[in-house]
Amino acid sequence: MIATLAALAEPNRLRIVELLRDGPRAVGEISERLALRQPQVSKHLAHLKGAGLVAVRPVAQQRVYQLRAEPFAELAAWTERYRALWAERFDELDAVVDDLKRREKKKKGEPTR
Amino acid sequence: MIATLAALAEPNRLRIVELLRDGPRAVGEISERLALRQPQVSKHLAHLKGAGLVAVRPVAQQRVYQLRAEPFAELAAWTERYRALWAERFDELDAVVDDLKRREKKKKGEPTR
DNA sequence: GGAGAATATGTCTGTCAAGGAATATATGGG
DNA sequence: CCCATATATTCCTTGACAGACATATTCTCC
Repeated sequence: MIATLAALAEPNRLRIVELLRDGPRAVGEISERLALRQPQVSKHLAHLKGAGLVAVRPVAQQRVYQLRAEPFAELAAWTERYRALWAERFDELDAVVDDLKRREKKKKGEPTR
Repeated sequence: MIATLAALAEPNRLRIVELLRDGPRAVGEISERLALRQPQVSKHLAHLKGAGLVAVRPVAQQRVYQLRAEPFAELAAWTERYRALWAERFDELDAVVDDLKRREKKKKGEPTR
């Protein structure tokens, strides 16, 4: 999860992923289309591969990269858990009040930690 | 999008978000529950706020942080665009072949870029 | 208005990652 | 085998950021 997020959190890497969404691409073509220098593309692809976001397949002397489904499925599943957010949001004020009360009672000389 | 991903890509920040999923929390309580030092929590919350992931609400001298729905909705929407990935995946080989052929014809002295 | 609690901010340090340029490694063709 | 193409790897410099610690700010209450 963290690996997936970290891999996607870099602008050029996200552009690469968006491009690969339309289908597999060789390094040179990614470099062309996104106007990035080839070594950078290779490095970003290595990063994406390390995070499990892409798979490689050699074709002659080219390497064709392609998105892997799993991480995106996991990300979708993770995000789903937050769907409740854009629904009811107000019954939780009670919880806050409870928390404050509980913390009030616990008031002791706890170090700042 | 990038801001959202970058904010979530840090382990402790993700833990904070996961905690806030259960409802709003004051800084001190986050610090307690996650065993993080208070200044770090404040900084992470500042980061999350800068990315628009949380909103603050003062309650006495406490600051109660709470998740905002929009970024999560956007993330869910973005992820949805990749749902096609865990479906058909093989008709794209044709596209690759086409690409290779096209690149073959274009073969000229283009700088390495 | 002063004390204490809750939170924010500043400084320092170490680490990590990205971009640039050069170079190494494969791969196919004549 | 040597050359050209495609890609990967290395070295360097620079900037961002997380953690630790100390300190400032803000609020409440007496």
